[in-house]
Amino acid sequence: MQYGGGSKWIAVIFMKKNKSNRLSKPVMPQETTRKLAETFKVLGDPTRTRIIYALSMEELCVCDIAGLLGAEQSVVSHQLRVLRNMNLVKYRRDGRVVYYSLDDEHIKNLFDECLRHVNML
Amino acid sequence: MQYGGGSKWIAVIFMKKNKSNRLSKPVMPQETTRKLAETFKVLGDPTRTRIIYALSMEELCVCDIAGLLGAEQSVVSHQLRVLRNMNLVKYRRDGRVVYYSLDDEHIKNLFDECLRHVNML
DNA sequence: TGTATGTATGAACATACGTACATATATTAT
DNA sequence: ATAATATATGTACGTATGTTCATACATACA
Repeated sequence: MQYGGGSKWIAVIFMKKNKSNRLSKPVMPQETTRKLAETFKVLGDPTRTRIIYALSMEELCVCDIAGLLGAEQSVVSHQLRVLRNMNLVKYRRDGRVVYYSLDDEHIKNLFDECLRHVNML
Repeated sequence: MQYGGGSKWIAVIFMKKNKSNRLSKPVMPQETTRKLAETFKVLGDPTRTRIIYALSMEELCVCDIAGLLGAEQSVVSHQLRVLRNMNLVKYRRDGRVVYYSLDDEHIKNLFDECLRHVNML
């Protein structure tokens, strides 16, 4: 701890800080941080990022996504499952074609906010 | 491509879609998507998420962050470097203590938006 | 019923990544 | 100058992760 263990006075200060809810208890419930991190992690893969972005434009089927990304169908399918499991995308089946779209509008906002950060908006 | 290769008519349709800027060119510059994904990935680790969240409250030195997270100093230091490299945090030195804080306000917005998604706000 | 098409999934592999441990650097105090 | 404290960094290691290839499943069509 900062300057801790130097003298008794310092030790007292350290204890005060501990009691003042700064150093003793974690800033945020670990459960919440875990979910946050998990969501960010899912968005943190180039393939998935591009899929999400494509879906932010329009509903698309798996093969169209693969075409857009120039990726193999199996890659897209695998990653769509990841996005599905995180409730980031939803899907509907029409015959043998499965159409995917974004699950809620928060993701688009996330993207825009992140774009602002990387100075691309 | 969807229903492609069936007949010449279908092939024509496919070519039209290709020219209409839907299937031919990628939805977003790969450079931009790469940066986006990189940023999300950096936020997608529980340790870094907790660091960012702590810093969203107040400026903190390395040892205080380590105390808050119950993590080793070296772990925090390593992850702070990652955050530094992505321009997510900035720092200032005061004696032998280095204080870290968020680099811009977009990150807080990112967090809030993500919290809304995981239904915690 | 059999074939073709669209999608999902399993296994294997290479690689990326987070952490722990040791150690180096920087600054302050004695 | 030496010791102590705060931080940074290098290495090693176990694990997680994305992709590839093969294959299974589901639906439409002949």
